[in-house]
Amino acid sequence: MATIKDVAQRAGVGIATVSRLLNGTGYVSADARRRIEEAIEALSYIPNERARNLPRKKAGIVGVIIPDLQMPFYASFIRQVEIDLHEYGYKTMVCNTVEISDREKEYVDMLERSVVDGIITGALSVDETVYQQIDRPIVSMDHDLGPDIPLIHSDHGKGGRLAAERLLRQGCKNVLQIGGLFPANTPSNDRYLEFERVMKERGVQVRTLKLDWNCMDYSYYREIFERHKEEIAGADGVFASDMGALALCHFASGQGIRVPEELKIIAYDGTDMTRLPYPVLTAVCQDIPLLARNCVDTIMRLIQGGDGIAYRQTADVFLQEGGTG
Amino acid sequence: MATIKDVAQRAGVGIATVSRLLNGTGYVSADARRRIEEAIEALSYIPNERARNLPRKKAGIVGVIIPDLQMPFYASFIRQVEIDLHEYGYKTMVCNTVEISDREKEYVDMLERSVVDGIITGALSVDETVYQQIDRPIVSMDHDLGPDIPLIHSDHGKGGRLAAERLLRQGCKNVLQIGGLFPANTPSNDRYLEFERVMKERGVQVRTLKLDWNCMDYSYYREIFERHKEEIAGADGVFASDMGALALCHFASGQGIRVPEELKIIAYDGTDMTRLPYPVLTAVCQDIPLLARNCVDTIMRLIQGGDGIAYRQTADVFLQEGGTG
DNA sequence: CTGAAAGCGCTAACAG
DNA sequence: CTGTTAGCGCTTTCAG
Repeated sequence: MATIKDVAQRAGVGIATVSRLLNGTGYVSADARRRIEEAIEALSYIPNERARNLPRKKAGIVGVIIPDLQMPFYASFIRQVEIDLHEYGYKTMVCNTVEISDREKEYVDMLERSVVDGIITGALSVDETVYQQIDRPIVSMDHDLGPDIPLIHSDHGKGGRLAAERLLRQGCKNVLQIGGLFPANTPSNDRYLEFERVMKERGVQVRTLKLDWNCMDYSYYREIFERHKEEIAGADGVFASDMGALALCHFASGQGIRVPEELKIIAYDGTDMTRLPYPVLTAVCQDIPLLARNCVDTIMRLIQGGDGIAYRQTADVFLQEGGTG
Repeated sequence: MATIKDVAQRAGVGIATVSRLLNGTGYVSADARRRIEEAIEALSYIPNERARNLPRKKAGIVGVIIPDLQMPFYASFIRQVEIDLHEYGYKTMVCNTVEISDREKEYVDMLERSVVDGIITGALSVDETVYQQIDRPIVSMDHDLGPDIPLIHSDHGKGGRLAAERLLRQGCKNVLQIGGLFPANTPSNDRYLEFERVMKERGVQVRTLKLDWNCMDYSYYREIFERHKEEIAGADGVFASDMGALALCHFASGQGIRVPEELKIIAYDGTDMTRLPYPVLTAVCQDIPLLARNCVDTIMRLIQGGDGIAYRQTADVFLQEGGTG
């Protein structure tokens, strides 16, 4: 691999002159320019970014930590984050924690080891102090990591409200809520709380089936449903995550329960899978592109040492009209 | 940020001694060790990986290029790749080309710019010469990039055969194949070719609905089905990608066509979504963990300058017993 | 305009 | 065992 030194030598100039030409910083005579360009061409020289970034004290990379890439929500999220970071000229390093806290910790270390310039995290399998102890650019999605770390999340409260109001409007009297509250202090829990609040306010009974929040497994839902057959049979409305809702649709049809006539179902998240059935699932959708953009804009401002960064940014949610609720 | 120099100074030793202790290379007296450790602690020193990797001439990062993270197959693939690379102590940089060839080209450049040590690519929105011109570690999944670049892929031919044989065993006489042949020379096309070959061999008629290979959109399928209603009604067996198969199940039920009694459906890829319905889709599954491992093992051997690397590695596929075919 | 020189933070001989 | 020294490949003053 040719280095800047080789180029300078061949062009008969100093290495600084080559650097100036490469970076468009400072003047370079037409003559020198010509000779350098010839040398670059001849040696097919390509600058080494890593060497370049050492003096610049930057990595040009942002780490993104999420629970599991196999969850459609996070796959879509990272997809957008990667696209947005690219517009800023930054690369994306990914980490699925897959529930292994050691792995999450290791990736967080990458920030202190200067392999990434910042971290966007949507996972929290470690203690939050792991993040709090670091004085470098960090942005959190959906998990409150304290007052020093910008928090970006959907308006989950509104999401719960939208779902509740929809079911009420459809005349539901006995609703079931399926899903898992995060252990930690997480805005996503608001969706459950608000759902319940609105329902109670209107005197409608809400029962909650608590699950492991990260059960990616479809068959897991089937088991749960089987175990709570009566509760489901007794309900006329259900609010569940995308996968739970979809699984329930199938379960209901297996049980001869007609959707939405006898049972209304509203999904939460609104990822692609809600658009698999026809008609599509009625769903409260998170605005993933907006979440991603907020995360990226914020981490970039943090990296560029900007100020006046909003501590908390809430993204709107909306209802996807569908045929199940 | 404290540097190695600060630590050496505070410990009253040379910077090389600190380095030796840090890397466990060479001897360090118990006394020096104690003082250095104290200094590290006091300054809460953390070595800078980027600086470390400059002399080591490595980045510790592998780039993974795929068409779109939103496609479940690729999301699962990267998930595994990330996990496997991590075992080798390598980080994962992702790129969705999202069909923008400039982006793919830019990420390939990262290899020449030394920001990554190698690239695993499952995309090909650029001309293959882009890859061929580079003399650095590259591994390709599913696209033949010439004799110098290791190729890793599923035994798609067997996949086509498994599907064909299954449909034949079920007595299908008039089958439809839905999907898109890649424009380029791609092993995945074998699945169509073999499917057709086996069917023809047994005198069964095969019709093919050619689609854009990258239509991630579910509604796109609905359109296609609507447009080819009669062909579908006339068929008794269909072989399609996961999403196509799932969409067809719904379409069929909307048309009053019973699956599998009147129409057998076999999916290809076998990603999670095939396990959403109950019973699950009958599907030919690619072994994503194996594909990922082969890619990672191979790129690592390439990076470590190993030899005797198989040019072509084929991963077995298997049939997922389901209720649709 | 330009080159020498001093870093960026760390590794790795190589004489002590 | 240990410190000095010379890099890794590039950026960036700062006198010419």
